Amino acid sequence: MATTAKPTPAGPDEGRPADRLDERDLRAWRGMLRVHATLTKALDAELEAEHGLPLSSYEVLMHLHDAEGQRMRMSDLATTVILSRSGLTRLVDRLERDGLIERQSCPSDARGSFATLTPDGSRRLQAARATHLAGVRSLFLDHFAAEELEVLGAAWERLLPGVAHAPGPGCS
Amino acid sequence: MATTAKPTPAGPDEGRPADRLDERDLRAWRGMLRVHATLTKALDAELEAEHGLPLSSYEVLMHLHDAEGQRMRMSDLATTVILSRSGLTRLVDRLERDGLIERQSCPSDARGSFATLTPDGSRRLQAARATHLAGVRSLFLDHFAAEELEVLGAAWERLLPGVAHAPGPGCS
DNA sequence: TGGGGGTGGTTGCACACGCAATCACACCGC
DNA sequence: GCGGTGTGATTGCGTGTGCAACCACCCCCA
Repeated sequence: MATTAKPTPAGPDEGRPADRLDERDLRAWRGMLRVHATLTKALDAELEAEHGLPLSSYEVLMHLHDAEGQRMRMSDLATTVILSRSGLTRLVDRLERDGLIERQSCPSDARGSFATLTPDGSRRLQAARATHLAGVRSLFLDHFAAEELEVLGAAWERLLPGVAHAPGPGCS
Repeated sequence: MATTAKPTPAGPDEGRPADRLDERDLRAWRGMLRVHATLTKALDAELEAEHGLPLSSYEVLMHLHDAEGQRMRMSDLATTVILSRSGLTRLVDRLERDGLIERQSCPSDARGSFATLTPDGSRRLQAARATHLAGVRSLFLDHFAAEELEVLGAAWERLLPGVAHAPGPGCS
């Protein structure tokens, strides 16, 4: 269609075609959808092939490893890995069944549970980490210049109002 | 490769820590994951609430509408909306059951099917389009400057080697 | 003209996920 | 201390999806 050309620079919104995105917007938006789908699939397949570990499991192990005490509350973990609480419950079930993590009850709040990394889980993570990081770098990071990454990171935070990540120990 | 050379990192990190991403990389990478998850969920909920239409269905209707003859081959449609062929089959089943699209057999290739928009589907799409576009703009596009969108679009294409989108009619 | 390899689409099956209901417990006011 | 309200985690259920097997068909070549 000929209605491209969004003349006004920088300024958000002004005389736009009401019923479709112009070429530039389309590339930026659908590009992200495509990149996300392609990359997560590729990274997942890679991880699964080389370490028998789905991406979602890997992310759980990774965040547990990075957390202090190598443990996190179920809820915090759920939001961190972008999953519903129920979804995380099942995922943790599987990982516990495989011996990679364990549940600990929280002494100061009997409702709560910690997920904690087992030595086995730690080993699996160590093995997989290099693979995943190499994948993220080669498929994503390496395609951007350093300043672009800065800009990108800043932009993402602009889009997401309140996303601080400081779960905190909370439980002695 | 001929891609943009990534200048030496400006940060205080020594080359690259082998086992974790630095803050900048992390923000750029995980930011995208978060933004994607948040936005697709929000857009889907919005569409579902206001028009009773899941995002995936909307995308099918939209691409059909934009295609010439308002019809596409099942396979082309599948790749366009980023779904497996089987996934698309079921999705089209649902949409056909709801009367929004119809299957046409392809006269020149008896294996093939077209999905075509029905008048009902077209109406539903028209109703939903404004909502979705407004959502994409307000949640995503408006947070970037015009040049950023250019850069972003170009970057996405750098990441995805061969992703041209020219389905073509193919069947007279 | 007949067979073999390749392709478009559908189906069987398994599975991961979200939502809503549920349970156990914490916290607060009285 | 004792209910009422809120929260962390789990479970029942429905559903959307991918993979692999499958069928029907096209195309090519002998």
